[in-house]
Amino acid sequence: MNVIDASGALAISTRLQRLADLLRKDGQMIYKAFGIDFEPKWFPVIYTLFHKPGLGVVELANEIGYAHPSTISLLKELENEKLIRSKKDRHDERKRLLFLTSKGEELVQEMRPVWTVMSDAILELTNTTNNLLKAIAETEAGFRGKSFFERAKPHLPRK
Amino acid sequence: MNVIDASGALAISTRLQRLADLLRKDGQMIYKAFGIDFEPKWFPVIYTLFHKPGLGVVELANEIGYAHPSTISLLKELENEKLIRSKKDRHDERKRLLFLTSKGEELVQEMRPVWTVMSDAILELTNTTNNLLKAIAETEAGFRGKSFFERAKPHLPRK
DNA sequence: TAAATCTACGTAGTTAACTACATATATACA
DNA sequence: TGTATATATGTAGTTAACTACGTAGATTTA
Repeated sequence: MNVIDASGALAISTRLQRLADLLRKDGQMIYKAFGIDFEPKWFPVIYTLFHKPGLGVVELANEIGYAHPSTISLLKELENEKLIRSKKDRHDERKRLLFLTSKGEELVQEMRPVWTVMSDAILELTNTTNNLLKAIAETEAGFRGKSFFERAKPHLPRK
Repeated sequence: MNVIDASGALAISTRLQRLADLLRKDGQMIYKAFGIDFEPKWFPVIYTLFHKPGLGVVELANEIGYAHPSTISLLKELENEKLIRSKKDRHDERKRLLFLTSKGEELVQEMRPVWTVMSDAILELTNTTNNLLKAIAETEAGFRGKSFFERAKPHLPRK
């Protein structure tokens, strides 16, 4: 065992990020192997716009839990790929309403079986004694209730 | 519930990364609140060199599970901070052996109580029905046994 | 109804990891 | 022992998210 695993809790963000990277890279390979030109990072945008067409940029960002500039850069790529389009909101000149293009809609249909395969593989992979998907949800909930910082704060040395 | 949470498994890398970010940022705030000039990302290097002084660059990278160029850039920062130093290996001219400086050693002693507080907070946060730390370890182990890609591969359409 | 504030979107620059490639030294083998 | 291969380190550029800040239009309020 290396000293980092031994340090347990302290290296948690490192380990989460590494696992995220591993899964994203394999996700990329899986799309490729199925002959589909799609990047895992596009998933939240495409999936959300498929289910909720007509969202604005910030609404979409909130929905997928990203900062809006991150969302904007994904949207740019997806517009270049002709997978999404936008139009001005007639009632609010500031707003851009976002939709899948028909190419985007078709790609979603093509990806559906791949998503099923991926989803099954992830469920298999994470369905261990401590279920990772549930553990994430539970930890996120705990964090919302009282953040990591708030849990550490009471132990600050008094000035 | 937003559509991404509903998509469950498919957005897993996104969610892992977001949680990693949250924890890293709070970690940063905690060091600051304790008046310690230290970044969470330095932890794996400092902690490992504290426990195993004299490692080479690649040995250290393997120990902390990073690619060696990532490790090199952390080492540069830590050398600027005067927290680590290196010397040539007498028996292998290619190798740089890495050590904490005395400033580094002192900082470790200063951080020990903070690490205890952080570790307790993380354990509290992650000790839910499905323990996140254990779930990560279990999923990593499952992945090593058979990767995400390998689990999806059998379902490829035949050519 | 004019001014102040808020909201939606966008740009620029940062961060913390990565891969690909280059170079120098060490080791193995013909 | 000279050549091929492997290993240790380093550099350059990429990626996928972020924060800070700016601007324009919408809404609230004095």
